Amino acid sequence: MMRLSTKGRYGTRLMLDLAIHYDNGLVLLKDIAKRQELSEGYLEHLVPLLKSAGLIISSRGARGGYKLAKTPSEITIKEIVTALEGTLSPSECINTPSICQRADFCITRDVWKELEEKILQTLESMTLKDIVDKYEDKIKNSVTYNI
Amino acid sequence: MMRLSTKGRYGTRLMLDLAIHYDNGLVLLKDIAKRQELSEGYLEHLVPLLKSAGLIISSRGARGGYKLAKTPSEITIKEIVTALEGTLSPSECINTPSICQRADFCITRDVWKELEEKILQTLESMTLKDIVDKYEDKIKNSVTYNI
DNA sequence: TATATTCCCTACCAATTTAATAGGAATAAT
DNA sequence: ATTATTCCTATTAAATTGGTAGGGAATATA
Repeated sequence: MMRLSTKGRYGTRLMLDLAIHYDNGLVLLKDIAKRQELSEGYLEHLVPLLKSAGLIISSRGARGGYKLAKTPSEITIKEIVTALEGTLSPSECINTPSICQRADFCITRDVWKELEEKILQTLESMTLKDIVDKYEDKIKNSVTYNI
Repeated sequence: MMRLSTKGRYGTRLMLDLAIHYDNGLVLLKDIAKRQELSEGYLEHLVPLLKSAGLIISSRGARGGYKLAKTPSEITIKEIVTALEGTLSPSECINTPSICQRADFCITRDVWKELEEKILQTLESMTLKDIVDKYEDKIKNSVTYNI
């Protein structure tokens, strides 16, 4: 169904939570899970993907936790989602033409290729900072209206 | 994995095959399956989706077959893919906010919403005619080079 | 009218993917 | 030594995907 899996969606929320608390030092996964109402056990599976992509840094043991490896304005949603999902290709043949003999002359392959490029462009244009800023505006305006 | 299912991909090939043979009257599903190297039985499942979306017209019985309901320049890939996949939302909460209590203030929902819009824009800008024209150019140039 | 051809419909199924849970090992601070 | 935390591996239930199978319904043609 062309849906992002929970890896991509939950992992992005994890990263945005880290961005929101960027100035508070190390953040516990337990706290992220609580705030985002996600299973801590499941988030544990996403962490290695984000770490090996160089997006977060961890510290083990008591007083340990996670933090972003770069500032929120230096991390794009594209980096996050590709780290988590592996690829955003609508069709596997874009990255691995060898899986299909017809790849060279497939009439639809260029369509999916162009679509993938647009998806990557869109996500590359969004940084964690952009999203957090918009989110904080939204919250602020909502409070104002509700007085 | 954010991948289009075979419904979307095979169904688009079916439609492009009909576009290529637009001037030849009714086309047999058997022939489409043969040319595209797809299972006829599986394509049969896609046909009702394309029919009820008003994209193809069928005729039963001997000498029956399928044809496009409009000219190739009047049919966009967006129409085709949404007919087949139902929606192109990266997240279900875009179309059905009620599935998630957090939808109203979710920090990522706007991200997925913007992504969906870009995907739809991209696919809406491509008609069957565009793709067929590009394809025929590609074939022609390739033959030239191979002499 | 009989027959061949074609689309149409429903049920079923095997393989894969998804979204977790569980249990414990490694590491660091107190 | 104890506690807190990340890290790693195995298992699993449920859902989705990508089909196959078999027959029914409509239509053109002889």
